[in-house]
Parts: sequence; structure tokens; C-alpha cells
Amino acid sequence: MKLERDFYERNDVVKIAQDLLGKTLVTSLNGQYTAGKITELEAYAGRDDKACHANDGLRTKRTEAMYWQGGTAYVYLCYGIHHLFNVVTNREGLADAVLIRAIEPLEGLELMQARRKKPKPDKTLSSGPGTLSAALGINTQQHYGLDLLGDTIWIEDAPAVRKSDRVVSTRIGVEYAEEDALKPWRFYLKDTKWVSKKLKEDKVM
DNA sequence: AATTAGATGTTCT
DNA sequence: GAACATCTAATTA
Repeated sequence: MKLERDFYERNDVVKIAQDLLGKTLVTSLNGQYTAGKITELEAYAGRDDKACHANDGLRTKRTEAMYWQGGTAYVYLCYGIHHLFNVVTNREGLADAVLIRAIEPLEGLELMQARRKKPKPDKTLSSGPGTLSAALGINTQQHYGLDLLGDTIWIEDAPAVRKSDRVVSTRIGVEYAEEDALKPWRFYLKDTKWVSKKLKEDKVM
């Protein structure tokens, strides 16, 4: 079952991020179907979070979609090369988003390998925010601001992940955000290899 | 195994 | 011009 608008429009990105862990991210592009289980993600809040692109009401051509209604795709170009996929949450005007950082491939493996030019479906296929987007065929040109309740990109429901199977850490690559860099807003599944960076000791929250 | 360089668009200084 | 929610291949040890 496809996740509905009210799932995304809740007023708590961190809770939504936790709920999104283990769900299935699907893309159907010109009849090409690929799907993967969300194994790692991070929450970004539009207010009181210096790591967020839309912090302090910052509104640019790039961040515009973060202000749209929950259940919108926010795709942006990182380091001029990688297309990072985010799920916009909260109501229109409140710029929260969840960055999907890794997936475990479930369907369309051959297609993902072809897109990534990988002979084998090992963990480098989709364990990282840039690589998963490439594997699923997501890019800024075609998918920026897309509605996730449509039939191009959407998220399928899946059984909730137990707290004890969820690891918490600080977010990756946000050292510039000063005190907000310490926020424990990155989550990943404990028993999966499909994660960009594992902690030495898993922390559960 | 760990570190480094090179790829390069958008945004801000 | 600098920094950036990154990845890969090459280099060093």
C-alpha cells in the first residue's frame, strides 16, 4: 500500500524519518520498475537546524520544493555531480525533509546495475545518497518537486521496524552546522550491510 | 587500510 | 572564489 498524504504531513520530521526506515522506495520510469528497502536516512528541519538548506526561512530556486506539501520530492545536485533524493514532510510552508541515504535493492537489480555500470549487485550499488539515486534513476531535471502520491516515484508501506533494530547517530557531512551537527537525526537498520557508514558500536534510541 | 585528488553546479561571500 | 547533506580511482604505507 502506498503511503498517503497524512503520513507525510505530520509535524515531526524525526518521527517520520524513523517511520520511513524499512519502507520500500519505488520508481517506475517509462515502464522501468525498480524498488528498494530504505535502510538509512537523515532528518532535516526547516527551523532551528543549521544543517538544513532551508534553515531560517532561506528560500531559493533550489530549496523552493522543501516548502511544498508533505509527500513531495526534493532532489538537488550535491557537489555538482550527485543527485540527492529527499522526501518533503510537514504542511505547505514548513520546510522539513528526510534525506534517503541507502537502500537494499529488492526489484529491478539488473536495471540498477546497468544504470550504475556495476557487474555485481554488491553494497556499492546503492549504499549512499548519490549512488541510490543513480540506481533508481532519480535526477534533478525530471524529478524535482514531483508528487510522491503519483505513479512515478512513491513509497510503499512495510511493517514497522523495532526500536532495537534501529541505530542512531549524528548526520554525515554537516560539520559546518555547529551545534546542530550534534543532533542525533541519522537512522539506519542494525542488521543490514546496505549503509554508507556504520558506527563501531551500534547505538539504539 | 587509510588517505588524497579530482570530478563540478548551485549558492553565498 | 569558496564551500557544499559525495563517490571513485589512485596513491601511500
